[in-house]
Amino acid sequence: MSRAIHRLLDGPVEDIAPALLGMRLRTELPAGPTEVVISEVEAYAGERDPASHAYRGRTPRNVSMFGARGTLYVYRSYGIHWCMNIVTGGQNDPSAVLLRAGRPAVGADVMARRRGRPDHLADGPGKLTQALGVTGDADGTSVFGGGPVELLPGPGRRGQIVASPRVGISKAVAWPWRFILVDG
DNA sequence: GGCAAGATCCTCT
DNA sequence: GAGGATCTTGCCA
Repeated sequence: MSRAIHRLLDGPVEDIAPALLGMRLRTELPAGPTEVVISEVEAYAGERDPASHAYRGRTPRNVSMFGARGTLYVYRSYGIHWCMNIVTGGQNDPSAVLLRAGRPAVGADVMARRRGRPDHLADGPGKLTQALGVTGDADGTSVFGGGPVELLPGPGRRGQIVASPRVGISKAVAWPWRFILVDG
């Protein structure tokens, strides 16, 4: 099972990103288990992508992007929020997929408590990490088990995948590497 | 050592 | 629809 997921993360990041749509992301923390179905992602192609944090090579912050396939790269955004990526490249290829949004599947009450509101639980990068209880502590851990965040097969992908330009960046803005799962 | 910008979210007008 | 919160990184002096 996890072997199939491992194989799924093999290939060009712009192919892997849409394949992650519909998969589940699970955390099990003292507050209780929480799980979302991934509904929006963006691909970042490491050193060949001007918008990637790894474009200028390895730094103390992005060292996780240079880790093994399936490593989490969690960074602080705007000094307030946490954003979560899954590394797809492996050694010497810091490509990663930014997880932008998900649909709550398990533990919506826990998410609501963490978010401090009952709605808009995980419909943005910062909200997704907050709802799942993911912080910088998860940076560098693996999503293949053993870490605080686990990537699991989805309930089967329903709906349609729509590609559009990425959000919130100022370079290579025209690359249509944002993938959204639209319910059918 | 200082400064500007950033893969965002929330509140107020 | 616009602006503030809040802090880390990376670049330049």
